[in-house]
Amino acid sequence: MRELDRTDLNILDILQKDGRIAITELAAKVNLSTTPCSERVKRMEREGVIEGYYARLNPKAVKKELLVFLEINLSAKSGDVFDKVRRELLQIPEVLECHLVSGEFDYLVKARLPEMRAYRKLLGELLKRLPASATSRSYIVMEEVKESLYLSLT
Amino acid sequence: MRELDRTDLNILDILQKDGRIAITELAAKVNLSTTPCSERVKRMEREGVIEGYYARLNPKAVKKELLVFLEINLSAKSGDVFDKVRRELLQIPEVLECHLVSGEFDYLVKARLPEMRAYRKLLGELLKRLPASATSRSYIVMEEVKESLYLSLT
DNA sequence: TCTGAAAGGGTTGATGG
DNA sequence: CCATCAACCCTTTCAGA
Repeated sequence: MRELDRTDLNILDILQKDGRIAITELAAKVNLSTTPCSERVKRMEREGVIEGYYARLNPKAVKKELLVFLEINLSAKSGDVFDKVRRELLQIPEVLECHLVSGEFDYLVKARLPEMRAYRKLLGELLKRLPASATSRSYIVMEEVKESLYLSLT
Repeated sequence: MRELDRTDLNILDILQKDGRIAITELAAKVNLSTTPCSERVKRMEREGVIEGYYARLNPKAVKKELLVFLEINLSAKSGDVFDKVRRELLQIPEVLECHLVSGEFDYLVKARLPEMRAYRKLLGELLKRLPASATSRSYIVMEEVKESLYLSLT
């Protein structure tokens, strides 16, 4: 994986903010002609620096009013249990994020759901499928102050 | 804001997975010609159903190896304090998410940083700038099992 | 609200600096 | 590694159903 130069970082910064910008326009912004600009983008896609392009939707507009975080603590810390729980969590489409964390709990899960009813259902399903020793805590988001994937490249 | 029909949801589903797809290709996938397909996309952009398009980067490739979550508890729950803390948090570019939550703490913060040194620096800065009564807990992510913004539209 | 066609502009690949 | 140019493809607009 080659090092990223100033122009590459510049391109990445712009694409993070406008994933659908035309290559000609992007090229103009970074003072290149279209060919090398397009090649840089393609190379970074190939090398996995750019993982993909996504439209971001308004959750309210698609009836996902509720954002919740779940902390899941597994007392039995065998590898088997971790793998099983992970597989369960990954199967749930409402789960947007799932991280294995150090500290006081084990999995931190972020999920978007239509409303409280769906949340209680999810929680019920989870507790049924998790090992008996697992405990969980939930945090309901009252207000989303900020949510992005933008990485500053300075 | 008009209701979204089956075709709209279909379009949104595809754009969530491939934000740079050409309109002609998108139109073919949803059995439309390009004109109405383009108009539907434009309308949903205008109405805020589609909030934007973003390239997603590989955090490791841009030297953001560390993902941390911070719980920040404000004992003094006056509106002033909340606003001040929020403004502090929003000014930090490494903060990707910030949510006001119910439950045992107040702000849940997600941040991406180069490494431990940057994390300790961030924590030091934060504690200096937050009110004296604030407490915090950190969770370092050991493994990112899943991270997406994809909303299932079924 | 759709299709189809035409004009304008973007993308891609060959060629050369 | 870059610019230019030409061929091709996509996007946008407009007429007509």
